[in-house]
This record gives sequence, C-alpha cells and structure tokens, in this order.
Amino acid sequence: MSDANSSPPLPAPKTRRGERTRQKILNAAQREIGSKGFAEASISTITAEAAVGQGTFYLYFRSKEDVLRELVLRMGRRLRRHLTLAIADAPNRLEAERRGLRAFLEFVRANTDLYRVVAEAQFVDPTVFKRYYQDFAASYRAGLLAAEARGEIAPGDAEVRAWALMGISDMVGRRFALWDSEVSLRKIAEAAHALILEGLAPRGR
Amino acid sequence: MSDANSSPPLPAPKTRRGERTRQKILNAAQREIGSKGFAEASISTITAEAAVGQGTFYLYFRSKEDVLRELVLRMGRRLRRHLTLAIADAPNRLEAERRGLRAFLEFVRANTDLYRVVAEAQFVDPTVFKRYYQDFAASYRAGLLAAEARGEIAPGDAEVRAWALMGISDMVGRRFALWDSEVSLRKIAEAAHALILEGLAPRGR
DNA sequence: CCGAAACCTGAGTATTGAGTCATGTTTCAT
DNA sequence: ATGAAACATGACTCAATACTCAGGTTTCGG
Repeated sequence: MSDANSSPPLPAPKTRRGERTRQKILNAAQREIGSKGFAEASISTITAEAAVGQGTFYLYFRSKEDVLRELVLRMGRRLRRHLTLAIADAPNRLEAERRGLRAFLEFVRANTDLYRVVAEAQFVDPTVFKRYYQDFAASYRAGLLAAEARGEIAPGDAEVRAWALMGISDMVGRRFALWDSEVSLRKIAEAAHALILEGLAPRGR
Repeated sequence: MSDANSSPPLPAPKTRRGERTRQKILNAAQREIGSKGFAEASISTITAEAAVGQGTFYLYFRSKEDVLRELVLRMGRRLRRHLTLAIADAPNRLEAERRGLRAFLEFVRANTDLYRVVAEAQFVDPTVFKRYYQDFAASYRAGLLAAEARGEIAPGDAEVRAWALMGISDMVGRRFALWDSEVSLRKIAEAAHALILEGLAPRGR
C-alpha cells in the first residue's frame, strides 16, 4: 500500500447512467474526505451518502486511494481553470500576479474540502501530490520567464521564484482563507502582493 | 476521534529507566511515522523497533495520536532552537532573514522525518498543527515589527508578511530540501532571499 | 421489442491492528 | 536488605471496515 499509483485505470462508464453514478460517488467522496479526512472517511459512508450500494463503488474505483487520486486531478483542473480565467486579460505580469493571488484566495475559501483533499494526497499518494505542484510550478515558471524577457519583472531565478510564490499563496491561503473565514481577502491579497512587488528592503536611501 | 486533544497528559516517568524507555519509544515513533506515515505506522512496529513490549507503549502514551502530538512539540522546540542560534548575532533583520532561511533549509534536509511528522499532524490533530504555525508566526511578526520600527525594513502588514515568509520557507523547503537532496541550499536560499529583499518589480525606471 | 452488455446490490468474508490485563521484574528510598 | 511503587510484558480481545461475489435490474442499439 505504501505509495504506488500502479495498474491501468478502470474503464470509463459506457452509459449516461454510469457516468452519473460515478459523479455521485466522486461528489460524496469529496464531501466526506474533505470534512472528515481520508482515514476517517469510509467507503460505506461515501456510498451511503451517494445513495448507491457498497459494491457500486468498486465498479468505478479500485480503492479509497484511487478515488482520492481522481479528486486531486479534478481539483487541479478546476483551480487551473479558475486562475486562467482570472488572469486572462491582465495587462502585464505584475497585474496577473495580483489578480491570480486574489483569485486563489477566493477559490480556497469557496472550496475548503478540495483544498484538504489535495493535502491528504501528500501521504496517500506522494506521486500525484508532487505532480500537482510540479504542474503548477512549471506553468508559473514559464509565465515568469516570459515576463522577464518582456522586461515586466526584474531578472531572477524563475524556478525558485515559482515555488516561493506558490508557497506564499499556499500558506497565506491556509491562514486567511481556510482558518479565518471573516477577514477580507481583498486586503490580504493586497498586502501579500505588496511584498511580492517590492520586497522587504526599505526604499530610497 | 475527529480532532480532540483532550484529557490530562499521562504522568511523567518517575525513574531514570522510565525516562529512557519513553525516549526510545519517541525515537522509534519518529522514524516509523516519519518514513511510513501515520496511517501505516503501527504501534507494534514502533514498540518492536524500540525493543519494548506492546503494552509498554501505553504506559507513556494514551494513543498513536498522543505520540504524534508529542513529536510535533519536540520538532517545534528543536527547530526554534536551531533558528534562534542561526540568527543570534545577525547585524540586522534582513541579514537575519537570509541566515534564517538558509538554516531552515539545512534543518529540513537533515530532519526529513520530523518535517513529515508535522505535516501529518494537520489531519490527526489540527489544533496542535495550527498552534505550531501560529507560534512561529507570532514571533516572526514581532521580529518584523521591531525591525520596521528600527527602519531596517520597509513598512507593511506584519501579520501577512509573517505568513507569506513562512510560506516561502515551507514550499521552497519541500521542493529543494525535501524532494531534492542534491541541489545546493546556499544557492537556493540566496535566490529566495533576493525575492524577499527586492520583490519582482523591475528596478530603476 | 429483444437480448446482450452494462450496471447495481448488500450481506458476508477476511484481515488488521489498537488497546487491555494478569502476571512478572526492576528500582530505590529507607 | 527490603518491600512498595514503578516499570515491563505479549498473548489475547474485539471492533472496524475494505473489498468480494452471486444473483438481480436497467439500458439501449438494432
């Protein structure tokens, strides 16, 4: 059980009914794992919640690990779409950075269960977890390099920057969007963006 | 089981032998949970590894959750000591920031099991996990405020900055110190520090 | 409308491992 | 030296739950 993703994916459902059932299970699993955590969430609770028989689960997923993997992929797709849309017509990279950060925080607050699901994957399947971040990092890095070439940002190590910036979003998101449901994300995003823009060093002299 | 820390701590060992045994168990648990993860680590493996009987475990810890809690506290103490030492005689905050970042990365690479143990606590006992970060954030925040008063850093939101900076360390640490065991941490720390210092905005015009 | 493929079921099996306890050994203050 | 408290043991109990399977129902192209 250790880590392993292994074995070919189960064949996709062939009928409309099958697809609907699969989604019902996926949604129930997201709610269950998102609120109780991977260990506490049981297949029987998930299937009950989805209003299907126990055995039905195994028509679409090989195991509990398997459904978590699928949820991580789903989360990645949704977040990516959300961010792409948010920064689509930003005039430059710095503005894209600001909008992306804000959009990320909003997304976390609106999808607390998905956020937790991804975090659990760290231990259930390190490979998927790593890939999740690496994919974001890769496109982040590309964006930074392009912006640097255009002279929109100061030159610097794009790989390290990409991970550092993801780190900011991740931790600030946890603290202010996940743990704190009151504070204005607009203000938090502005404050964090100010740091990203200018750093800590005192201006002028 | 949900979250709960609850119930008075078990009485400390009264004899030298007892204290030694408790430490043996703690060390074994750290190795086991650190390498296989909380779910996969079993009490029987931990006690076997510590070369004590199964029942001995319950003389010192109420449950598997309990031992994890203790490990998180231990990790916090060790990391705090390490960082305090590293930045002790830095001439100013910016330099302290550079040294602290570097020291953190070194610490992660040298203590991969403890790092993972803390991450697992997120799900096993959210309260301890939160406190772990909140404690670091609080002292980070205080340091930033003092530096701001001294004019060593530009003014800004100390709370957000503290979490953002922790986020950088956390994510950069995961990527370059935990997942990558080859790369020079000196160089990574410098690159990240450059971002923290100056931000992304192009200098001059 | 037919029948074959797809889908669904939930009681039952099999495993796993946390936590207990009755009994035995070591420590250490007096 | 001694006995009471502290420490140690590991076989056993017991609950939990992931996953199976033999037999039923629904779907849908032709």
